[in-house]
Amino acid sequence: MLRELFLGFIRVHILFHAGEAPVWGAALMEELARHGYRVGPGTLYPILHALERQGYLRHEPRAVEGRIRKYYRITPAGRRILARAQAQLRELVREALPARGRSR
Amino acid sequence: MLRELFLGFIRVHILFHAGEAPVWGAALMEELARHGYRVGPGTLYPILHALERQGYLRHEPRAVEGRIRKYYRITPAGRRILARAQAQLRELVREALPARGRSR
DNA sequence: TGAGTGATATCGGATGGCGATATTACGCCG
DNA sequence: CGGCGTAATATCGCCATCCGATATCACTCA
Repeated sequence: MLRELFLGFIRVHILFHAGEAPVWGAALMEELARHGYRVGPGTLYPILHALERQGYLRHEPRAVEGRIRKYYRITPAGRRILARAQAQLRELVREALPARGRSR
Repeated sequence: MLRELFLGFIRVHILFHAGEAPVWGAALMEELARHGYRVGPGTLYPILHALERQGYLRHEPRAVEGRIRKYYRITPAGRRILARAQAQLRELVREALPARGRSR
């Protein structure tokens, strides 16, 4: 139901988290689920691949407890895109969110 | 470049504006352009049709200065979806936006 | 009537979404 | 060592969406 509404939000989440600390796919899925986005692997992994192909993420495989994870972190280009998304977000909030919990 | 990031934002804009006052396609395109989203008619109109098909908008043709415009306004179901989007937006802001211009 | 104009509609190739299913790679245990 | 369990990631295939280009529509005015 209108998932296309949230796919952009999800990407912002991903870029942001990948900018804070390296993240891997499965952890992202849990994180997103905590935020109310139900995203399956068939959705998430292609998104990660696309973000990497576009140069916004880069991954590095790492062995953790005998498992191999691909840790993604943001690239400089990714930071630029994230900054633009955050600016748009700020504007969207200023315009389309009832002024609450905000000031100045 | 990563337009899929913004398509959700655009939909929030549309639903919000249609909740404030009746809007027609061409005016929305200008409005969105002012906010930095470059959206052509081949993108916007199918989105309006889809939102209407899903029951979030309803249109009413009206003659204005000899032209026919389709004024869209939000439906109750649209308001519910918008409220959910706004909630997600608030959460996204709280999480992924550097605390600035916000309090508590 | 026909040129002009604001507004909306459609077409079609490319791309993306996503549930279901498969694959990979390791530890563990007998 | 096999082969089972499991965490993590990958892929398949169908369907929906995207969107620039182009067409259509409806009305005014000369």
